[in-house]
Amino acid sequence: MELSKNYLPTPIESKWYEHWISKNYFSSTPDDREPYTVVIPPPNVTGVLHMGHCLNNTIQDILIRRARMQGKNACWVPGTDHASIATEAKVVAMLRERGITKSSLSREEFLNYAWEWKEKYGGIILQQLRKMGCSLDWDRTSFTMDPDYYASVIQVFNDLYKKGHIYRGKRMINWDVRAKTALSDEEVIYKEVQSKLYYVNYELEEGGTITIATVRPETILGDAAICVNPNDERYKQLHGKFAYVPLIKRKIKIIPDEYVTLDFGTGALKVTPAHDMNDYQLGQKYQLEIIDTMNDDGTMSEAAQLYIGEDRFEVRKKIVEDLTKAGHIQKIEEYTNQVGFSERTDAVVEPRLSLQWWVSMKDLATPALSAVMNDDIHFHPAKFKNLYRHWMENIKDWCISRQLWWGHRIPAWYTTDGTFAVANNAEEALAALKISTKNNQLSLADIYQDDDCLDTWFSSWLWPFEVFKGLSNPGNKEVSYYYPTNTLVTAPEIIFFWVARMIMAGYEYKQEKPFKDVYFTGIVRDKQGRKMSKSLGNSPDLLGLIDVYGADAVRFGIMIASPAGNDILFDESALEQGRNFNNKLWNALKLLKMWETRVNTSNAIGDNTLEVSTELFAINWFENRLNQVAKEVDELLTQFKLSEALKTLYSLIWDDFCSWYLEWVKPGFEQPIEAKVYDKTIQYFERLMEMLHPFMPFITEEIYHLLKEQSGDLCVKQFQPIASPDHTILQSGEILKQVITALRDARNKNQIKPKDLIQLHIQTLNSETYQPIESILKKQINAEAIFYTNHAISNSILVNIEKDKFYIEAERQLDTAAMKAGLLKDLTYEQNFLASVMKKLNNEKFVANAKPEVIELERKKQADAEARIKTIEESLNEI
RNA sequence: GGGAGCAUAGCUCAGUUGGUUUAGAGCAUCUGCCUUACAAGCAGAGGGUCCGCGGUUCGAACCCGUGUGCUCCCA
Repeated sequence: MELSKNYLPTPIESKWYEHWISKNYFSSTPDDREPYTVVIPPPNVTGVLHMGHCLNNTIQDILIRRARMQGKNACWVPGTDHASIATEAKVVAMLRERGITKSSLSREEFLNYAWEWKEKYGGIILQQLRKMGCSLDWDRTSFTMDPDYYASVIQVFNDLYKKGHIYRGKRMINWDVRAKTALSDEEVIYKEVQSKLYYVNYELEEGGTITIATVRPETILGDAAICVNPNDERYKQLHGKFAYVPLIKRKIKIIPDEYVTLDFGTGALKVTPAHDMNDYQLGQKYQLEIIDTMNDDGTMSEAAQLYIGEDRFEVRKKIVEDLTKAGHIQKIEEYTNQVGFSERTDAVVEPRLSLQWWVSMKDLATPALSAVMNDDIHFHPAKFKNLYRHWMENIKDWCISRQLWWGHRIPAWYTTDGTFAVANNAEEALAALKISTKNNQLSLADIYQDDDCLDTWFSSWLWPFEVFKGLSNPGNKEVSYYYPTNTLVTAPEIIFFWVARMIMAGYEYKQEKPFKDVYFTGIVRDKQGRKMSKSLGNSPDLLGLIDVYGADAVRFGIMIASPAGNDILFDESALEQGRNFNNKLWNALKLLKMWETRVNTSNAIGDNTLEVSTELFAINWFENRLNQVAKEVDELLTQFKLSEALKTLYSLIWDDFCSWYLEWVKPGFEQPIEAKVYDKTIQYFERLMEMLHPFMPFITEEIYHLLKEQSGDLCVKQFQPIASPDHTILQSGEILKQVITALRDARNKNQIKPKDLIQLHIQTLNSETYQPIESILKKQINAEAIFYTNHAISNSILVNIEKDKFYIEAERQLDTAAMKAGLLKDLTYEQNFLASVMKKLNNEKFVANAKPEVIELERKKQADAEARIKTIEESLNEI
């Protein structure tokens, strides 16, 4: 078969993915094997694949494929998150394009559009994951708003409410006065705005005035206090005294608090708890009255006493006029500040107090904290434990209501007077309300359900068990088998939003941790270290990259650059490296296919003669090297050092296999290759593909099948056991490499052309070290012949390696001076090194205190250095 | 404002409880090669005040203190 010049990934990748799917390799059902379970962090149903997903899912796929090849029952569960904020925003935008406003629709109408949208565009990302080669069990695809899942979320709300963990409480939220809805922080856009800073005099109870500065004079009517810095000399005598709110003459206290900055405005701050986030905090601290002077449409309320029903910005103009008339305005300055605007309506966002639903976290957090601290759940890297502890020890209550329609509707029903009941459905609620209101006449028509939805995280915290219906069908076979899951792979930025809460839910509802290990990936940034974002336009088109480089190369590129827990700076050159690696593998395959046509099956090399043959040395060395690295890689993977494991494999394949081993066993031009060498080489290549498969599944499967007729697929092949390597042969290999490199370097430095043949003379006491590798050596340094000598060879290039001397005879004229200079440089290095060793050994305290093996090592260093110095000195004399 | 983390070659990072040669790798750079698998390649090389200062120790990239710079989370 003719193989293409370069590896062409696209057709091969789709071919194998379809094949794996047709063989059902990724679907898992409980059996006798040990399970290995991973639940995908569900991407937003609206999402499209970006670099973060690519990193995250590549890692999960590596873990899952490795587990599968280790003989475990690997189960990777896919799914999506309904993502209330993001999805609702998309649907609203889609409707707007069609000229429909959300406010013109009923809840049911809106949700119909939303579902329609979800069915049409949702879950594209799951298709994209197939392109990446992710071995997900597609039969298990879940969605956080699937009927069973939905019911479980409602059940959890009811349960926590019954247990007293859920309550209603006030909270300052971002209010969009135009849409009459609350906004999440993400939906507020801050813009720099040219404003005015008004200096307003407040009359003091005891006479005189105090001046405050404000950009929002219309909120004066809601003032509850004036605050000054306790260290501010100007106001020390006023602490605890009273002032009057202008125009309405309400009496308010002057309180000292560190919060106020001395050099802003006048150093005196008006406190309006109902209309400013920070003021609200101050109000809580000093138990100030909360006077809400605004209606939900941004007009003034009854509580304002003045301007009732007029718009806030009209009132700003009017109140300034009135204050000026009354002599309260001292001055007006130009001022630039940040003002929040609604992403949806562009209205200025109004901080507003509202009643929200909360989960009290203290009790839930306790088992979740200790599980991580005592390593029942392992964090990788462990440095995130500190962060986790700090957060869990200072945990704040969780506001779970969101003013949205797309999501799980809060299961609380109200009567017109505001009495409410939490229940699983309206009928239950009605029954409860009949009792609490003592009104038996109450009907379903008299009660209404809370309009708000639950925070998305309130559903995704159930993910690890509810994908197995652990709550909707408790104790079922699947959840008992797969739960707790093995590894969660996620970004550190959602350690609190999601990871911590899953742990809490796990202990609360399964009395068991949700996962054993958590692997935190980094954040993918661009070359300049900026976070990837739509607005910067710096997120590459992932599918485009896969088309250009192939999924294997993309997987390689992102993994090679991603140390655990560190951010990764994404650079397309890493993908080039991946593509080049593909080609390297492809070319190695082509070489073997060429050999295949010239295999010498006459078995001319019998086992006896093989003992000294160089081919035997090469295959023996590589077999041991393979085992050595297999063990290293296995350990690295066990420690979740995936990037390092890949680097190690890359080097094993590129350097040890291609650059050294294949060159060592390569037959001469058009010469046959011994069957034994050929078979071994195929076997090694197979083994390398096996080790690399979890990282680069497509090309490894392809090469595996091209190497020879196979009975099964690599995807489900079981790893071969790792034999322990023989260190003697490994060391011989290292010496051989060292000699080859040093001699090539000498050739280079002496400008001997690659094609020029040389004669090599070795002066050594251990010629048996070099005899088995002579022909490799000859090939690798382009020597015509190798001789052993017991004296210096005149007119030759001298290379010292440890205690042995190598003389290169070539036609080229020698540069003795340069050679001498080189030797002197080596000598200085060795002498300095010896001096540093001797400094330690001559130090009595070192000899007295250091561990015996450390001293022993230093003595060995001394002996080695002395031997090398002796060799160099002899050489210098010989020149 | 509160907290966490990071600082090692031009870049991205390793560096195991302090001793494993006066610190390693990949990428980039430089030199020489179109050598019959591979120029998307081969062979070789150069490159570091381990952020500054102080301390502990026989011994510090590693431990402690301090300063500086950067990043993230929460408010």
